[in-house]
Amino acid sequence: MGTTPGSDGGGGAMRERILATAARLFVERGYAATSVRDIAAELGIANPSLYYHFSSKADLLAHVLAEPLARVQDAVEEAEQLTGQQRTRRLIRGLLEALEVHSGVAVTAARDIGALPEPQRDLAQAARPHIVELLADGTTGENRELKVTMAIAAVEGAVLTLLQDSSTPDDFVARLRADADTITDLALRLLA
Amino acid sequence: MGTTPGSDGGGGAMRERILATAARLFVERGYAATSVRDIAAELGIANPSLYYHFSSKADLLAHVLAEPLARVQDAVEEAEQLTGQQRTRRLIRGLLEALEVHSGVAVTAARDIGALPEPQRDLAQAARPHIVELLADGTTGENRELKVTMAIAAVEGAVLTLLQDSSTPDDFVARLRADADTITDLALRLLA
DNA sequence: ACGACAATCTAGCAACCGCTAGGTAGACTG
DNA sequence: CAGTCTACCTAGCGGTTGCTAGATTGTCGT
Repeated sequence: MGTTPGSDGGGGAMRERILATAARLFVERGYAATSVRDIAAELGIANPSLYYHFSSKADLLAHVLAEPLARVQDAVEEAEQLTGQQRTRRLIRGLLEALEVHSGVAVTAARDIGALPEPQRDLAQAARPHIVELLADGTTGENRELKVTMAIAAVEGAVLTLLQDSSTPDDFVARLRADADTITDLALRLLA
Repeated sequence: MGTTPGSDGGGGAMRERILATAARLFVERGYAATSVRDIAAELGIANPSLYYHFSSKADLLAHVLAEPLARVQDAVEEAEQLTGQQRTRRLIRGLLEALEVHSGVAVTAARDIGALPEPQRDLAQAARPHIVELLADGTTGENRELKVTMAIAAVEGAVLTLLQDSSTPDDFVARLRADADTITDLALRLLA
């Protein structure tokens, strides 16, 4: 039936190259505006070769999103066992880690969300309500949901701008790590 | 050669309906993921009819963006003659007005920006550096650019969420106006 | 009643989309 | 050294895209 090699487990240098390139183009142009042929051309291979490693364009997106989403899940699980500002900081750090993996590809999931295939759209949005709830828990005063929404958007916006201003993926990661504490502190201002 | 009727000036009920529908779909699905046929189907007309009113899909986008961008331009020009917090508030209000027009279509310009045709991409981004500069002028302390970036993203994120949660365009406008002051005050927290 | 014109239609083109079929060079294994 | 497997290729199918040509309709002023 399929052509895909034996699921996961290791190896796959080209597989990783494909994922990295796809992630970059999805971020730069959006999912809908990036064709499978674009990705293949960037790698110097023919477009059907991608289908040896991934079963569909949507499958490619799913694998690109998998790691960032796992980071978010980690943060949510750890945050549930914390309270107060510690919990809030852990969640924001989780968000930053997710956005760092694969050069901020999760930003795409947030930006381009209407163009995503439905399963991936659900996947990308699944964690959000929980994060909002946990963050709202540690927020005081009125307009708690608005505060949380703006805090998350502010973090995403900061990362996206950092990404666009960076020359290389390494440069991006370095700058993001350098600014992580500042971004967290600023986000906390919104949640007071 | 052309099919477009006598440029601007008035009339054009269908023209306005097309613009409103296109704006909504561009926001919901993104520019690249919205086809000309989708827009026509939503209006109950055949797709070539759109080409009587607009010369291309990119032209449609340009007209959809025109009014929001004009609001931003207004805000920038007025803000230049103000100082301090008044200037900052005027700019944020201009951003909110731009996002309100045509149901937040400018959010699309920010989100989907990689998928936009180049002239529109440049157009949509042209005002941004100036806004950033003006906002940074009224910001104190360190990390001024980061603060400004996050404030703008927070405002955009608030509007986008409001838009997604609203049932009708009228509902969206009503809720945005109700929350405008709160959003502005929260954005100012980041700029302190 | 009739021509003019605005606004819409049906039909279709060339280009591109995601994806499949079928084949093959080269490395590994018995 | 035959057999198998990986990782790629060329060719192309069916469908969708943005857009155009040309015919047709409804609504005017005269």
